[in-house]
Amino acid sequence: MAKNQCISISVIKRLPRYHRFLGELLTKGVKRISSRELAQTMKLTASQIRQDLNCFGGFGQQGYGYNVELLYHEIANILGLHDKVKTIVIGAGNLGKAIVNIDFNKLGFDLIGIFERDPLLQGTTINGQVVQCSQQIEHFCKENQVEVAVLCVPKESANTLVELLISLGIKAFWNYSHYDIGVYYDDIVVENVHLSDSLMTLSYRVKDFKKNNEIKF
Amino acid sequence: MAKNQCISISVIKRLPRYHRFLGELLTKGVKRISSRELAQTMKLTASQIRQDLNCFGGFGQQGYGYNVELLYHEIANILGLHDKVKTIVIGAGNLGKAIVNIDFNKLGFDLIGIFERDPLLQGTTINGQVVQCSQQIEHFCKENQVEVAVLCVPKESANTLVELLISLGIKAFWNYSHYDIGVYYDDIVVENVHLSDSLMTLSYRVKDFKKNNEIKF
DNA sequence: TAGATTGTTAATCGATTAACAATC
DNA sequence: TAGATTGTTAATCGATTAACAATC
Repeated sequence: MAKNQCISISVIKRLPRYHRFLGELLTKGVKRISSRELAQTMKLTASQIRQDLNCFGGFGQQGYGYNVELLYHEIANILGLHDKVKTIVIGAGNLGKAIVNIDFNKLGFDLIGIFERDPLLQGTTINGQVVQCSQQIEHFCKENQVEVAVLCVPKESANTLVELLISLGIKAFWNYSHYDIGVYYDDIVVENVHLSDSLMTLSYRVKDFKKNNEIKF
Repeated sequence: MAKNQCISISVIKRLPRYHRFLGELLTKGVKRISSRELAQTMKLTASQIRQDLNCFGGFGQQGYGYNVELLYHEIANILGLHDKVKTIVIGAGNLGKAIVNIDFNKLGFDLIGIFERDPLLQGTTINGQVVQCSQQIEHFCKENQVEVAVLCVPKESANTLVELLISLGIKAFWNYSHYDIGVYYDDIVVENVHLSDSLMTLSYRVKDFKKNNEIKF
């Protein structure tokens, strides 16, 4: 019964969190769970869980609920965690280093190269990978059919770098830079992580929270 | 004409991006901009921009548009970037290091302490701050009226750490750990940054994109 | 004054929640 | 069979877009 027209970005963005909670339940040895119970655990509504899951198929069973292990694997499949795409990281500064330590393989990617402009960092090893010179990017991509680039570079470098990467056929970016790729290019996939945007949002929320609590007390 | 009932989280989350684009325009020397022009630049609709801004007040002028400098500062004020709240970072691993290098001060925070469990990292200096022993957290918070904690620790430590921090009166978290604070505590502010969730979302989108393009060609 | 563009109300669209019949 | 819980349709809610009168 897998339908296809209802998969909005809001639904997709909730899948990793389902995956995480189901993984925990699995570890705890929980065999089955109802949408009601899962909703309580995750602070969602049972309705939303059933709606979300039914975008992809009927994974549950009436009167019983959902099999935790089965659902966990189904979601991993939907997210494509078993299909690895070749990925490079550009920028080996503090952030780049932190990112290279993420377990890309578990998340559906095959990290095959790290590049950095600064000669001092070139040749060092991060998580088993040797940091290469940025000038090697073009050659490396032509040799290796790279599909995804992770951008951990300052905004000023991002501009020309993205132009190069796109010309080399890269169509997907995990973007930590403040360069707004999506504004300049169409028909590519960009997942932005703007840490300072997140921190500014927190700034608003903290101060709003303080204001409201002052009034209350 | 500042209203107050319409400020949804969707609107708040767009403010940092407005701030960023307006900052760029300001640097370029642009004095005024209409919602139509700004919408083109940011790939939004003019309607949305006007709606968003009018949640906070009438910053524009009919027939003219918006004064870039004024709007930039208004948004900074709304986000509370000038009102610094005392903040500590916990965890000085790769990610912690990267995060401590963010300019907290520019984003509305006053970073006053870094803590780490691993003795090897204690005493080292990151961005001018000496890394302290985690056992100092309690004493430090009692002395310094800390309001925000940034969690760059593994999931296993987060549990008891959050319990301690909440007992010390901390009510806001910038959470990089996979511990889901919001599920266990009410009346606190949590801004989550789950890098692996973001990467899984990218996994879905990349593979979905590839699938759609295969069909097309 | 005429032209431009805002602020704001109304219309549309999408996402979440509620309800319930289907079914295990 | 009776009870539980899903899958799915319908109702509600919220967010985005369109339209336009107000006004600089």
